[in-house]
Amino acid sequence: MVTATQQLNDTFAALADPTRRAILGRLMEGEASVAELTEPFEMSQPAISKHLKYLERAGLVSRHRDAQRRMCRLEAAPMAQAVGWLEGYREHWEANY
Amino acid sequence: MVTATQQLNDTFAALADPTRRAILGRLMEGEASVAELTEPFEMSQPAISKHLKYLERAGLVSRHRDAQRRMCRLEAAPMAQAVGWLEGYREHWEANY
DNA sequence: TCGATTTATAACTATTCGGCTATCAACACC
DNA sequence: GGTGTTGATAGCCGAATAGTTATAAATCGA
Repeated sequence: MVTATQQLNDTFAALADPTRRAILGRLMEGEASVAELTEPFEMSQPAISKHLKYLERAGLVSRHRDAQRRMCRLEAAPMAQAVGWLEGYREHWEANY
Repeated sequence: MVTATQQLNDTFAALADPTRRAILGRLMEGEASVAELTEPFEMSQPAISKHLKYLERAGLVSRHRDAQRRMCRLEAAPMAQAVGWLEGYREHWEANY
């Protein structure tokens, strides 16, 4: 079982890296293979695979096979939980002058 | 200068730790000294000081002196930016079932 | 001024992160 | 079945995290 606390830990940690946020941005346009996700970055393919592992651990990305390729899909649900947590603070950032 | 990217990195990283989220929760009730923030945790005072440093780096906490004490105050503004970024994905998590 | 309180800092350790290169596994296509 | 493509895994490295204890600095109160 994965607690809500652990889920928030993993989600926020996944979002803390700019490469991972860029990957999520790319996945907004639709599914992509690992090779397609690697292309825009000056970074090795294994490095991107590692980033995908963190995104998958947080539940932000799911994967399925397509022949040799592993297609990656955006799963935004954990973001809803993160926003839910943050919303508890809304009155504090709106209270400001 | 601090870029928006760097700000998001620091904010999400700060929020990724449950101790730091608990500290922010305590600060919703109002200002608190470092000693008061340390009390609920089974953790040394220097450990809490370090957590406060990350929160301060993200701009989520500010501090001012009160005699020997350093009072900590919640600064929720960076959360608004984080929510702003997350909102770009709202349609994706609402589309799903 | 002395002692107590509060907090930060230094130094150390173990673990995780973010990158690399090298290599292995799975699949498609002759 | 051999070859090429795609992606994962292993092992390495340096930097950052998350904790510790010990100590220094700042302030208050007597």
